[in-house]
Amino acid sequence: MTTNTAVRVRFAPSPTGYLHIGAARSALFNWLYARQLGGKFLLRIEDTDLQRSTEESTRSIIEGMEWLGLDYDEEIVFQSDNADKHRAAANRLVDEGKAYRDFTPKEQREDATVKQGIVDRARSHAAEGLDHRSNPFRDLSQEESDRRAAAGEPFAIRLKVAREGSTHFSDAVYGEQARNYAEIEDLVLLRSDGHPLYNLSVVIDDIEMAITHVIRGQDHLTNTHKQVLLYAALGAPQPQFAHLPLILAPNKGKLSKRKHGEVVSLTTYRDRGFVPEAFRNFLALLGWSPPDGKEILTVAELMQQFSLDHIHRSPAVFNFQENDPRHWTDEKALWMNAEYIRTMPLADLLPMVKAELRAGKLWREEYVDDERPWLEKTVELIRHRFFTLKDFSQQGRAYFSEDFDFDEAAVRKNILKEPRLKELLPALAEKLETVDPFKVETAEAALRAFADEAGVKAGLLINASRTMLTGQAVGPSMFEVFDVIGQERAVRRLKSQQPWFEFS
RNA sequence: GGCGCAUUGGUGUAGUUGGUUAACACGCUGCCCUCUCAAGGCAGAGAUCACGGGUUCGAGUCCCGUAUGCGCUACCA
Repeated sequence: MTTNTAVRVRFAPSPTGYLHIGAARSALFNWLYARQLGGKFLLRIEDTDLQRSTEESTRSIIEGMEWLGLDYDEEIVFQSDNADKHRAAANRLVDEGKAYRDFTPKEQREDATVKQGIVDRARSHAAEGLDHRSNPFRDLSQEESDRRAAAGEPFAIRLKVAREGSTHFSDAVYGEQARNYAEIEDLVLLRSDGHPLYNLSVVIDDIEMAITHVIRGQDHLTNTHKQVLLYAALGAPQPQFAHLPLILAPNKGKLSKRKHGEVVSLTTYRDRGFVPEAFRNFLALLGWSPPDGKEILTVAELMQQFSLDHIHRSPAVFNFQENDPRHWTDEKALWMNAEYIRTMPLADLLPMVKAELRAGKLWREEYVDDERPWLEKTVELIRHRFFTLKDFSQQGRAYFSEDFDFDEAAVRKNILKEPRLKELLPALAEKLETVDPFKVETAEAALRAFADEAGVKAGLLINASRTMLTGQAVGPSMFEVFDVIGQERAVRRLKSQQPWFEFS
């Protein structure tokens, strides 16, 4: 592994909502890159849009990063704190003749119609023979400009992009990029109300924070040319850029909260029982793939194997089916979560199970010491069939509480279909009551002997017992279940008449 | 409207100097295992590599065009 302490990357979300999984993926890639090279991973909150930015959102972003295990270095930078610097830089560029004051009155734009407005304006400009350099204030004399500004006339500041030439940069993912100046407008740096705009703020902050590698979403790829111009105007060296393929919805459209709801929010995965390591692993595979094809990777492996040149250029589709509870999110994500739940070290899983049981009011303090061995054995037994942490308090509820529901289909299939079970099960209970010691082997021997005496198949009693004891039709090997449920509870549940009560 | 990026089985991807039957994972089907369901093992279905041209002895891989999707084109970020 090469070590490069000079590497400084950043994650720069705008706090206008929860942490989007696309943003989380950007954060992860930046973090992996920094950690791999021994560099710094910085967090900058881009809160310059005061209307939409909220503290709550900032908190949820930080929480989300913590959940994923993405720790950042140094102090968080709040972009709004740097507004004065941004303004000063814009004014300096005016003084140096690299930017100019635009006294054109501000146009009102509605968010909903901007896209159409852009098209309309482009068309009419083309018809009138106007181009990006047609602004009448572009070549206003310095004296005239100063005079009008001093007179209090409002103005925006625009970068003065040369008529001839082109910008160039090399993107670590998308390769060599070039763009003619003719295609780049004289971008606004400072609004007429003095508010600095995105491209200016980003560049100045990245310079200030000594960012060496800008790793962000592909939606910024074309904007990068404007930023390249700003680096040059400000006399600063360009960082290395790396743009990440976008994450799309199943219909290949943009993944958005308005259209897709909570599936795009990172907190949803935490709240619905994802193991953070599993989700992080899944996220790492969205737009990147390991060189050797091995997909289940620990953080250490992720850090070691991650590299910018295995990032894809085509967008990743995040697959989920709305309105389908079993496929509410990407199947591979669900599979990976299950894989982690059944294979991760038990010691790492237990705290998560504890949190889940606590939330479901199923946690007992005895699990901390006296009953810890029982808890470990039980979790070990049931985790193999679970997809999310939620399953411990839902499907697995009967292991931790007397108050659990019977699955109707299970009752019908395993209990009601055989009338004799109404007598057989209590009789089995009495037989099991006498078993001592009550263990996997002894419970099995007793049940099989009982089946022989009664002249029924052991399977009938086994499946019926499963439903009586756990409320379900599926689960671990039944004698293991007897063992962890314990003699007393098993006997009591076998004697219960509740299934007949409820469903017949 | 302009500019840019992308396009390999249902999904995520491998295929990075063009060269045998296009590889892996998820999902799907069947079998084995078995007290159920998983897991695991085995087997299998599923891709004319978006489409049309071209270069070449030979192209998923190079070139051109078309289509589709996405992005940018704001005194949004």
